Amino acid sequence: MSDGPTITTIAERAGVSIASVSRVLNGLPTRENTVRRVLSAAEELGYVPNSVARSLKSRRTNQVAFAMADIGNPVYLAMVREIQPVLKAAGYRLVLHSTDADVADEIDVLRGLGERYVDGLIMIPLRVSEAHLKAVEAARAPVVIIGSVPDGTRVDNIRADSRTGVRLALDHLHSLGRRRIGFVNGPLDTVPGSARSIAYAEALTALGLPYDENLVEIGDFYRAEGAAAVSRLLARAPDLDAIMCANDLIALGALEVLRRNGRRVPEDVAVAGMDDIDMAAAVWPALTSVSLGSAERGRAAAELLLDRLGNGEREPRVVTVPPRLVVRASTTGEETP
Amino acid sequence: MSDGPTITTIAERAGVSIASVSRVLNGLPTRENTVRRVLSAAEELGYVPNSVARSLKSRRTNQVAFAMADIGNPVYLAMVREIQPVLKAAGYRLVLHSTDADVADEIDVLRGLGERYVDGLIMIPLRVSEAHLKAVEAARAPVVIIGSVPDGTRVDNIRADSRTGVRLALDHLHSLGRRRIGFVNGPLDTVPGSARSIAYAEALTALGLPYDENLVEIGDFYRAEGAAAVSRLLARAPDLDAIMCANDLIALGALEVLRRNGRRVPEDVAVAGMDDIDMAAAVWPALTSVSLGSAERGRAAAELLLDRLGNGEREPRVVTVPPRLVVRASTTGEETP
DNA sequence: AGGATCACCGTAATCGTTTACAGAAAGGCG
DNA sequence: CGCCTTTCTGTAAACGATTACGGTGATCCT
Repeated sequence: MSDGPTITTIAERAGVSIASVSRVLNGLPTRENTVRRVLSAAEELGYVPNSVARSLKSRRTNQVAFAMADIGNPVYLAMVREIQPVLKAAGYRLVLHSTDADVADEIDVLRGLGERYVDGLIMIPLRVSEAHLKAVEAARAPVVIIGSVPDGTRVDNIRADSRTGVRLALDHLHSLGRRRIGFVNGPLDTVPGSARSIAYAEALTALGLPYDENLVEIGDFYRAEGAAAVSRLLARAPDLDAIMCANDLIALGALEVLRRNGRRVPEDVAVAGMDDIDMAAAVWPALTSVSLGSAERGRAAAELLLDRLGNGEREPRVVTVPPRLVVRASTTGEETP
Repeated sequence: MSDGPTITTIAERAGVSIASVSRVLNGLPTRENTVRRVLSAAEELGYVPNSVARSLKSRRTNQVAFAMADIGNPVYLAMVREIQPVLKAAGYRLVLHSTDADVADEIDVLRGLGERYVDGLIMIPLRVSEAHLKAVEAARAPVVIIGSVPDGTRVDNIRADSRTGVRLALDHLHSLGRRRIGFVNGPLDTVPGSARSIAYAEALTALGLPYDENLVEIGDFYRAEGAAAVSRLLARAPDLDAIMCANDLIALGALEVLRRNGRRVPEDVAVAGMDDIDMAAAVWPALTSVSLGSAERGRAAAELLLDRLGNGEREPRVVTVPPRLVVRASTTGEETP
């Protein structure tokens, strides 16, 4: 595993200067003879250009970072799956950061942009603090934030519309005749938690249903915590006929708890989730879910970042991806092929 | 967004040489007074060291690449989730490569090590060709391969033991009284496909059961393809009383097909899978599955790579992670809490 | 006092590339 | 033949850090 050849090695073997080597390798106009000599020397030596040296000179790393709380979350995963090919096609590598939703960690990532190991960053903060906004605006490289930030923040922003999303789901449940619709949410100090909490109350009002706090339970955005919250909810409001879950992991927990309690889904209790993760279609009964366009948001984020990387000084843009209700057996009982 | 400060900027402001700045920032012994001046200049300027320049000189990037076919596959995902924190704790960033199981793409990644943008690589080739082995041995940076490579290949290697794994599952099914045990596999030219095919035949022999080719069907390692294969299998061998699936995605497809066909699981047909993905515990009936230790393999790979990064010239090592049968309702019918 | 020792610091080389600039070779023209 | 273009090539200076080496004072010893 000797040290690999450099343009100097090639220059010596080909009997030309390193400048000529560089020119040939970059396709700049050069005399035919020189081109041949350089190319064959490079070939024989198995030359591969050193990307670190190139980056130092060019000030571009061809790397982009993606920072989310936990790659295990299917929503973030769906985003990575979209982001990766878009970046790859544009010649960028993807550097992954898992922050565990830790604010200090997220700020670290933002400050780390100063190290210039990436050309840009796509980030999904679960909570958005003042510190975040400061760090984002001071960032030394382009940033795209997925998840709403306050209007006026000078950063490219991809938003889901969970307000409309919750509304779609509740309309659907209401149209099926459900009137006692419970709501299981994640922490209220998170971006999605607060948005969906407000949306639930609004949607009830729009439907002319009363807000009953016995119908609301808060856990966390995971299956186990969701299941526990659903258990508590069932105990407090045994007469409910539907459960709106703030995400699909919670909804999966709900299915399990309802089954153990002998409640049939959807005959006794209809269940709806949000995010439309892959698993939603794979369980039985298949889960009715509001797609917030995870894949589209990922792709949009990647494209927005690429656009800015090619065009540094444009105004920040906000892209909102519309939600879409995907109806399956957990509300209608009907098999979806 | 002006160009950030460099040690030169700091040196000017502090009225010292760049060498002194570097020494102070690296904690080398320096006069108290100089230290103060440099640190306060750095502080005022918001200095962040340029990792590219540092890498050029130090010949270390503090990055490690992970290459797999598709991050959407829960098995690879489980590995990433283990690998990431181990690397992070050691100060390495993770660069993700999705190769779509394309051989040319995988070879590209291996050759790309010559660009020196990472210090090492963890790779899971789905098929292992001669070209792979050549490229691995010629690689310009340490490589760890997850998935068996031929004995004697000079590379760190993490193996699952799917032979024993299949054996565990078939023993279990046999002990439950099942005698007509179908097998749904993925492509035979893949590493896991061929290993599991051989293992199935061996296990039958060991149990004294005949090998009936009507009980074997080949599809692919995904849910939809698995479901299709299970349909074909049911048509050809309607009398089967158990199905061994070469991975859990296929098994999930099997559950769906069996349900649509009105076969009860496990009363009519028991189902077992492999990999023990998260989802296996989340569906109903929960899936009995052979854990091949995805998480352990990921962690072992990361640790092996770190070890080699600290200690370049040791002999290649082979680590085999033992399988473990996780029994759930899809074979026993019993609720697992 | 003069030399040796020591702590600290600055100059310059280095990592591997790209690229501005100037020099050299070659061709065209008067 | 001399001069001007044109085309190609080599020298050297970046990029931003680390670090070997030698120089400068100060301190210590005889």
